Amino acid sequence: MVLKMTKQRQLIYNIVNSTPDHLKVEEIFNEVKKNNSTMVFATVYNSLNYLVENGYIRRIRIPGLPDHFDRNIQPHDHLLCEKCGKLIDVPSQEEKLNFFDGKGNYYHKKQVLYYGVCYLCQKKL
Amino acid sequence: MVLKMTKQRQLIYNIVNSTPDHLKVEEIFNEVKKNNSTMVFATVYNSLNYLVENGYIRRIRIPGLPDHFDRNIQPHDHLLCEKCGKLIDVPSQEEKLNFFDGKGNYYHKKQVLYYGVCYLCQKKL
DNA sequence: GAATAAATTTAGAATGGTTCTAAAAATGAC
DNA sequence: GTCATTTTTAGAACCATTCTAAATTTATTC
Repeated sequence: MVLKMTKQRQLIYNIVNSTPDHLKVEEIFNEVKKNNSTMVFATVYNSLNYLVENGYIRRIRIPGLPDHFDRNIQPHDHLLCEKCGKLIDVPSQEEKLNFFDGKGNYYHKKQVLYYGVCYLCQKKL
Repeated sequence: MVLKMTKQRQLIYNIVNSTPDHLKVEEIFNEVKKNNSTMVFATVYNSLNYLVENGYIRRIRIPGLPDHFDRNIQPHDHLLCEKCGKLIDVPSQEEKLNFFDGKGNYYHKKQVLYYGVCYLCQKKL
């Protein structure tokens, strides 16, 4: 399978790749518009799905929040700041699992999410 | 504050409390209808929110899935079976946190979610 | 126990994030 | 260059959940 970098996908990729932040679709779309692109919402979603599926970027899914997209595809966990809502990268405790428990359940992935307050919001307290 | 157990809330509570499974609103609503209740969807949501807020039951939020409700309010983690979609209780690694990292970020909660295949689905393989 | 106030339920509309559909446009293969 | 495939567009649809306003139930006060 050939990876096709269309104009739209390239722009989306550049936007995500231009910041260590974890962008929401809404934020990405705002950047898209700054580039005078006529791109439409569905294309942002399509492109993000394509980029995630092909390993260019990573999708961060947090319950209750819209998806965030991260240029950092290395394994790492996240701290969700409960003041500002931002996601902070933290070193990974995520392990590749491959074991059965006593009941016969099989585990292959562990996902960790921290809740707290980021250092920027700490300063404001 | 007095905890008011209306007929509707009591029925919802009984349904959630009648099984170790983790029920979705849809499943709860189906049970409600079996009881000839005229209860409406919004009331199921209202009641569940009330029961969660007052510590009767626990809400399990998994990204990409509708909320699940669990009668087990003791701390524990979950394994999401990728075959059947069920949630399995697993012993907790969830710790009450209270620390700062080197950058000044504050951590107060850690949430763990496992992905894998439950023992029932294992049997079918 | 009737009158009033407060809380809850109902019914259905609204919301927000995301996906779907069908047509148009762009790209690729022969 | 023609035909087939893929991608983009535009907007509707979807799903889980919340909101709104009216109706009903429950609680409080006299």
